[in-house]
Amino acid sequence: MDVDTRLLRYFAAVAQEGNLTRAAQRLFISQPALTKQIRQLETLLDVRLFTRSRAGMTLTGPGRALAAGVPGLLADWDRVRRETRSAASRAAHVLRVGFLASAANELTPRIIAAFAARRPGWRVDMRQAPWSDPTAGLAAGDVDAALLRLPFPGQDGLRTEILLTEDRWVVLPDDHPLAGRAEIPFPELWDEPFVAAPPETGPWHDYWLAVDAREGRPVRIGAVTENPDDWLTAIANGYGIALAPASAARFYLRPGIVYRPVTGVAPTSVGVAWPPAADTDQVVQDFVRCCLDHCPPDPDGPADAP
Amino acid sequence: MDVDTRLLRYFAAVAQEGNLTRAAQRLFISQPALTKQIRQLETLLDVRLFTRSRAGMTLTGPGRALAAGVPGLLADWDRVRRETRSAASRAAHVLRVGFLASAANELTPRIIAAFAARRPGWRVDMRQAPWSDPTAGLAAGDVDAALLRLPFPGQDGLRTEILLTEDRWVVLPDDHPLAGRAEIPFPELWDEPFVAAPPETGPWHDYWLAVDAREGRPVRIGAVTENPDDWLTAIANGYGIALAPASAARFYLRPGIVYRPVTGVAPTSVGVAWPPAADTDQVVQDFVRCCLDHCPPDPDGPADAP
DNA sequence: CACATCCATGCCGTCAGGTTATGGATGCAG
DNA sequence: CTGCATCCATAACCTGACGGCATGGATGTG
Repeated sequence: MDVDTRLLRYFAAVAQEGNLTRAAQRLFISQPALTKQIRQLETLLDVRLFTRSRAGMTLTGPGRALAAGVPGLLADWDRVRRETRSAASRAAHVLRVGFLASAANELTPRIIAAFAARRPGWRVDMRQAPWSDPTAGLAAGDVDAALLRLPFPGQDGLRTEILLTEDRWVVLPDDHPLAGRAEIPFPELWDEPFVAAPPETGPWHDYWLAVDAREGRPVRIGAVTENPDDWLTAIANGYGIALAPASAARFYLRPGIVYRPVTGVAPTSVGVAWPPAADTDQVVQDFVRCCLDHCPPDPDGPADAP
Repeated sequence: MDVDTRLLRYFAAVAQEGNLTRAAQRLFISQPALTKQIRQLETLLDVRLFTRSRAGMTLTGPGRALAAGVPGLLADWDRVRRETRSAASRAAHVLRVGFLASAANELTPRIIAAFAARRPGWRVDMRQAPWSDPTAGLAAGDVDAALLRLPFPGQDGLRTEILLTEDRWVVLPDDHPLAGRAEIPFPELWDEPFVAAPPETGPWHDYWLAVDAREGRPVRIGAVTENPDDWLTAIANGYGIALAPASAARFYLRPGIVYRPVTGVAPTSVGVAWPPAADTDQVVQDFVRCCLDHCPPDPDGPADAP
C-alpha cells in the first residue's frame, strides 16, 4: 500500500480548501488532475474521504481521521530529509550559512576568509534567505548557522551572539520634502506612507515599520515588496519611504533615493545564530568564533560612504 | 520534494540487505529496477546514500541518517492508514472481528446472530488471521475485536475475557501405534516428530508443541505447515503428530487421522479480546457481551462428535 | 432563463517504473 | 592462468500513471 507524499499534499490541500478548483490552483495543477488524484487516493485506501456537493468537498469521518494525521507525516518526512541533507553537507565538509540580504554586509568576506584559514578542508555555502524567514533557514534546519538581524521571532530557541549594532536610517526619494534634512526625528515620519515587507513576515514586518516607536499611531502602507530591488524601486518611484540599517546606505545605493539618519528609533543589530544542538559542534563553533573575531569591522574601512 | 513510500521501502530493503540483488528479490522486482530507484532517490535528495563495491552496497553517513528515520516514517504512515480504515468501518457500521482458525468454532454463528439482534444496523466482518499472528490482527489495529486462543503474546496490552476452556488432544495418523489408545500421557509423545507452525509464529509455535510440558526435552519437528489444511495432510501422511484443541476433533475431521485425549498438558482457552481504547466503545462492548452471553455453548449442542 | 460555480469524464501526450538482455569489475577455484 | 560466480551498471523496450485541454451534468442565483 504505497503512497506518494504528493498525493498526501494534494489531499491536505483539498481538505483544507474544501474546494477542488481552488485547491488545484493552489497546487498549480488542473482541476481534473486533482479530481483524479483524490479519487485514486480513495480507491487506494478503499475509503470515501469526501462528500461531494455543489458546496464543494467536505471531509467524511474517515477523511477527518486521515486529515488529522497527514500534516504530521509530511512534517516528519521533511525533518528526515533535512537531517539527511545535514549529514551530507557535514560529510562533504560544507558549512551551510544562511543570511538575510540586509545582514550580510562588508564583514562577510572577512569571516569566510578567517573560517577558510581555520578549517582548510571546509567550504562555506552562503545561502540568502527571503525576507519571509527572519531565521534565514535556521529554524527550519536548512542551514548550520546564520547571519541575521536581531531581534527575530523564535530567537529564544536558538543561540545568538551580537556582532555589531548600527542605527536605523530612513530611505527617501531624492525629491522628498525631507530629503534635504541632515537628520530626521522619527515622529515626523509617522504619517508618511511606508514601503513594507509582505505581512506574512510577521514581527519582521512590524520591526522595520518601527511600530513600537509610533505610540499607537497607525502605519500607512504605500506599497508591499518582496525583495530589496523592488523595495528600492518602489521608494524611488514615490510609493513611500522606509527604514533601513545605516549600512544599507553603502550597499543599496541607487539614483533617485537618499539615506538620512533618524532619531527616535532603537538601533538594530546583526548577529550570528546557531541551533542549541550545535553547541558541541566544533565546526559551527569555529565559525562563530571567526564571526566574533572579525567584528565589528573597521568602521572607516572599505565602505564608500554617501 | 515528493517521495513514494515504495521508494522508502526499497531504500530500507537495500540498506538492510547491503546487497542490491538480494534486496531486489526480496522486493519482487528486478535488480536493474532497484538500481535505478536507488539512484533516483540519491538524485532526488542530492545525496550519495551508498558506496558501491563488489562487496555490495554500504551506507554512507547521510545514508545512515536516512536509514534511521525511514522505518519510523513507514510505521507512521501505516498507523495513519489503519486509523483511517478504522474510522471508515465505523462509519459504515461494520465491526471487524479477527479470529484464528482454531478459535472460531461452533459458537461463532450464535455470537454473530446475537450481535445482529442487538445492533440491527451493524454488520460483522469476520477475518481469519494466519497462524503467524496470534492476536488475529488486533495488535496491528486491523480489527476492532478478536476471538483467539489464550494465552497469547502481547496479551498484557489488551483486554481479554475467557469464553471457554477445553483440553488439548493429540492428532495422530490412524495407523499410528498409539492410535488405538483411549487416552495418552503426554510424556509418551515426547520423542514423536511433530508437525509445527512456522518458527516465526513465536510463542504460538512453542505453545502447540507444549514445550513447557517437556521438562527440557528437545522437540522433534517432522514438518512445518502454514495452514490447517496442510497441517492435517502432513499428519495423515505420517510426517508427524500434533496437539490440537479438543473441539478440532469435531471441525477438522479427515480420513486417515484420529484425535485422542492427552493427559499432562494444560488445557487451552478461547477468549475475546479488544484494545483498551475500545473500553468505552459501545459497539465493541456489545459484541463482547454477546460473546459472554452465548458461551460456553451447550456442550451437547449441534456438534457431531466423532 | 441565462449564467456562474461546482465536480466528473474523455481523450491524448509524456515520462517514470518495470522487464529482459548484456556488459564491466573483481574475487575464487581448478 | 583461465573459467566461473557475484556484484552493480547500462541499454532497449513496454506499459501505465499523471497531467493538460475541452466538455458535460448538476445546482443555485440574478
